[in-house]
Amino acid sequence: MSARKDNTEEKILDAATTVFVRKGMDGARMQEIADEAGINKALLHYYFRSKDKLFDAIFSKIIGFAFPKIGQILQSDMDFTSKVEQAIDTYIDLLLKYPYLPGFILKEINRDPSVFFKLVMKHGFNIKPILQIISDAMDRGEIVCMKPEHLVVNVIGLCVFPFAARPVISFLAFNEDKAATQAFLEERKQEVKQFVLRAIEPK
Amino acid sequence: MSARKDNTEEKILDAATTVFVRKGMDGARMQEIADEAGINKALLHYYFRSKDKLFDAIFSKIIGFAFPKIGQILQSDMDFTSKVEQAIDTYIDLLLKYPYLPGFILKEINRDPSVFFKLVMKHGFNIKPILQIISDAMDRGEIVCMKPEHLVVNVIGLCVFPFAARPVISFLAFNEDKAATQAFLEERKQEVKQFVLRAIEPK
DNA sequence: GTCTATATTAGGATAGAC
DNA sequence: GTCTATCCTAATATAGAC
Repeated sequence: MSARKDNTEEKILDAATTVFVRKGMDGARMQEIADEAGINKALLHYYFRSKDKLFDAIFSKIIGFAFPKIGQILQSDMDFTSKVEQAIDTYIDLLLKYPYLPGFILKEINRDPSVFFKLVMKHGFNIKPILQIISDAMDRGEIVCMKPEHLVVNVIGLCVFPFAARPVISFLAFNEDKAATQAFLEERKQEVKQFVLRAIEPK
Repeated sequence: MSARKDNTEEKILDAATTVFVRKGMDGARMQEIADEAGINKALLHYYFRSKDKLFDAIFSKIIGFAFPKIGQILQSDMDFTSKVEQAIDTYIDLLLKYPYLPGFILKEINRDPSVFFKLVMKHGFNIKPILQIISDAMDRGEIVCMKPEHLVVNVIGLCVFPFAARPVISFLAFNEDKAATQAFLEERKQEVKQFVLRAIEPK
């Protein structure tokens, strides 16, 4: 998510991101983060006073990074279906790069929603404009009518769910074959686009 | 999930289910389970030697309960689209009854996939027959052609995701209005059916 | 079978030397 | 800023009385 590991603070943030995303707040251990960063526990507390504060820093970074993506694309002036296609491409590319994000975000959101709420407000994320763009496309007859909220949930769910459920899919459908699972997830870009476009195509 | 609370073991199982589903393995506390069951910690260890063993019992029960549902419906002899409709109805009804299941299962699956793998094998759950039924429907031209795995993932994702992401949806779309969020989730039955049927309808 | 009391360990946090 | 050593609390687990 971030790059340079020159100074200690960056090393800690990178290490904490890795460990928190893998284990979640409850499962993560300060010792493990220190090991991952190549330093000792005391230094973690020197930079970030507590595990809570360190977690907040990481979670905030991730929410600010993952949530605005879709909204950005929908602001452009393409026709609506092209926007949808591009949003799906962009989002699944993001997930292919950070496949543990969905599991992590869903876990933390359910653990303590209030933490998430504060972050959304802090980052000023707003879903209203997105819903409006969808309503307008429906009014113009570009796509079938439905509650815009459902369309948003459908598209995001189709993108996100396979990544959150990856271990299940890998085991049940591909006998834990890593390459086959990866190929399946990459196919999702085409698959979700086709599925959604068929579903929203006006009669 | 289970009913009678006559004997202590049942009380413990019910309490542990409640707490584990709400907090997950990492977040759950034996004290909290004891409180919920109206007994003390020592008795937990008397019935189930360790937290791990108690968790295994709960998780096993839940996997055996939630996973076979969809497969059962697809075995009947309706036309394929009717089966899909009934599967969606049944599954979302289940989720409306146990809305915390998706978050819990996804969390635990990502925490330690091997635990989940063992349980799937123990319960003998198999996805092959489901994929075969879908392939057959495609061969008969009842629905569009696509990889059956993608269709399964799409349908399950559309059903499950809104429940796993409920706090997000509740906050972003409904200002945390409980009733509005609940109504939205109930609408999913109609919504998902329509969405999927449009997407798989042959041209 | 159920309790109280206690042991044990793990893990977050701090003190203090360098 | 970084380390070693240590503290302190929370949490799992056990001993032993009833």
